[in-house]
Amino acid sequence: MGRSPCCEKAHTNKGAWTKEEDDRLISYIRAHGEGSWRSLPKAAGLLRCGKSCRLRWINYLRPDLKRGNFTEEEDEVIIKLHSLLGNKWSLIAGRLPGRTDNEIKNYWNTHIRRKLMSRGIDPATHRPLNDADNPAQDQEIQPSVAVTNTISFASSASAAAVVVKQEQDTSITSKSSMFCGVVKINNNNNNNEDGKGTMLEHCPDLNLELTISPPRLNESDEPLKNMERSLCFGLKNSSVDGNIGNTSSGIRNNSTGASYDFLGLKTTGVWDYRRLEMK
DNA sequence: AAGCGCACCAACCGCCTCTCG
DNA sequence: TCGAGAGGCGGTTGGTGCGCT
Repeated sequence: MGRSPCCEKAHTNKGAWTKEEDDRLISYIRAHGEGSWRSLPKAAGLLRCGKSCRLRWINYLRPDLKRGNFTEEEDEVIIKLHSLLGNKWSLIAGRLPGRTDNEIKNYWNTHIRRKLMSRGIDPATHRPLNDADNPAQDQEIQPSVAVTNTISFASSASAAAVVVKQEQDTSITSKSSMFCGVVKINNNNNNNEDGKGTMLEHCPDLNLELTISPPRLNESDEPLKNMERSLCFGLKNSSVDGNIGNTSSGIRNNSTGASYDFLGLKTTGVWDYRRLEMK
């Protein structure tokens, strides 16, 4: 037995929304608020699927939507976040007030992919396009044991400073505008003789299990301590709190009153990224 | 002016996760 | 603990507009 349809398809309109349908939906939500999407069409007198109503509202009718072209700054934020989160469009949208996941997804596929390609960067991996020719290099920054990468974000006005730490006493630090560039690997167990670690022109591979969690300092991390004290896992935007807090990514709301930046973005409060895992 | 191809984006579809009884 | 219903997400599709020939 298959899944029951979300609505009675035989009596629902499909395709583009008319002005009258938009007006009905807007006035109903103004009067009754969002939610109960399945029962909304009937209550609002719309011959639409509840999902369709929700999508129309979220992606087009919501009053707080920002229409118009994406700015350079928004572009860079999307690229940064995509390099960290992958195709988690709703999470990315949560960092861009007034933008929807659908809009960002479309924008990514039509503009940013091409933009990255023109820069010689693979939009899927955020690595140089010719990197695929040399998979052996990937091995260098992949630990040979299964570990959980812990990623911390440092506040920065100019660029995201990202620290990737791994269990097994291996740490990787990366500081670049796109989480891509010079990566320094300090392996306490297997350092170079000069103790400077291995410098690679690479992006760390985040395709494995990804965890974002509070920084955990080792004694060997002394140079990082000052910076990490100011680290934040802050994500707060009053317009998206509920959205993010309800995602399935394990992000929990934090009621602290401090104000932090996330990836160099000004925010007005805090989201606790204690755990954010991608499998 | 007509035809064609391409880019853009709104909307749909199916699956997954969460919530609640 | 389990199952059903509802909400949410990401991938994909299809309509439309625009530029080029």
